Amino acid sequence: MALEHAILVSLAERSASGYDLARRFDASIGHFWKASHQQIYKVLGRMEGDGWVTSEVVPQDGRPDKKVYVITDVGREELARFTTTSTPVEPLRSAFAVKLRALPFGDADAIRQDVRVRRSAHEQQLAYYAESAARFYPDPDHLADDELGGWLVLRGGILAEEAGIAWCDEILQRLAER
Amino acid sequence: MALEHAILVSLAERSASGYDLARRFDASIGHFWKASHQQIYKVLGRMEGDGWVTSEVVPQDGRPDKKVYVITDVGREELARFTTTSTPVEPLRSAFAVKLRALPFGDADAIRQDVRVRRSAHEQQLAYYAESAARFYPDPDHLADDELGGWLVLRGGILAEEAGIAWCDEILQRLAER
DNA sequence: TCGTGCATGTAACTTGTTACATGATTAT
DNA sequence: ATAATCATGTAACAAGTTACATGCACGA
Repeated sequence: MALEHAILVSLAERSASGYDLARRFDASIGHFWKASHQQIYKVLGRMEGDGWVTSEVVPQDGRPDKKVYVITDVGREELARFTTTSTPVEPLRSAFAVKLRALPFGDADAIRQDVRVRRSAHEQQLAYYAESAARFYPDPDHLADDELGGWLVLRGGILAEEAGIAWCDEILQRLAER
Repeated sequence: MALEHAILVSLAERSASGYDLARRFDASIGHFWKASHQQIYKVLGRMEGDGWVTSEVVPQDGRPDKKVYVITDVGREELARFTTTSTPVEPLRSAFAVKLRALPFGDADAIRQDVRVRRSAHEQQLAYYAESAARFYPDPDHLADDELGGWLVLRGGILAEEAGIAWCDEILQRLAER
């Protein structure tokens, strides 16, 4: 139920085609909400039916036409309403934790290797977030109103990656003792 | 694709009925993998078809019959194989982050309130994990082989909750400045 | 008698993934 | 030639949620 709202946020920031949105969902927004272009087109159709967005076909030269979606007043109201609903803490669903519990029934070396891979993935993501923070928010103590949300989301990502790395380190230490 | 494996882990630890599993998925395993009883029954059926588990109807008195599921050798092999596959870091999908990005288009007071609720949920969960750790692993420096996985998963939960609390605190501080 | 626990399921629906399809332009 | 980018979709499937259904036992 929240892909709609992620799209509304994105369109409220700037109107876009389904294709544009798909690229945004590969980058900025995609850090906390993934969506494939297929899913985006599907949901956009429903949102247009609900009157949350309108679309206009824009011809281009040397490129296929694009359908640019614009948020409507109804869409803005829906987005405002969404901010007043409570968002339950999303339950974590971790295949990695399942694997840890499977330790006595499986291959400890393979798991150790997987933890290392996982740790470096966290490191990479952290580096990416740090770079984004430095580039887009060079002065985090003086943020404009429309920058605060993005900054806070980035901070959340950074804290999560740091926690992930700390977890991997604990696991590796414990597994090394055996 | 991993509910199967979560069930295999649980059955490898101890045979159980669908109902028993559903309760485990409300507690211990449920901390990192939620599943409804409907979903569990559905998947158990498939797993039996695949030969990963077998079942036996056990009559009880004063209670309905139960169908006890036991992991097979094929199931144990599958579980071991699972530990050798790589588990990609699960992308985070956070409606809460969407809401933060919606800050300029919504109700800051309502969001502030939601953060407070979220923070206390993290606190509660952390307290619960801490209590579980103290009760089930009173001596974490000397863990048996079959305890290590459970301990590490608990540690992951604790680190995640602590990071969640730290995030909420940062958000509240930033929102208070406005 | 009314709710809770025990125990197992089916059916309908929503959400998301994977595979497939089309077709022009531009760069290697 | 061939791959990548732009641009929009359909179809089939997998996974998960919500609602519904049944029925006994036990305690308040």
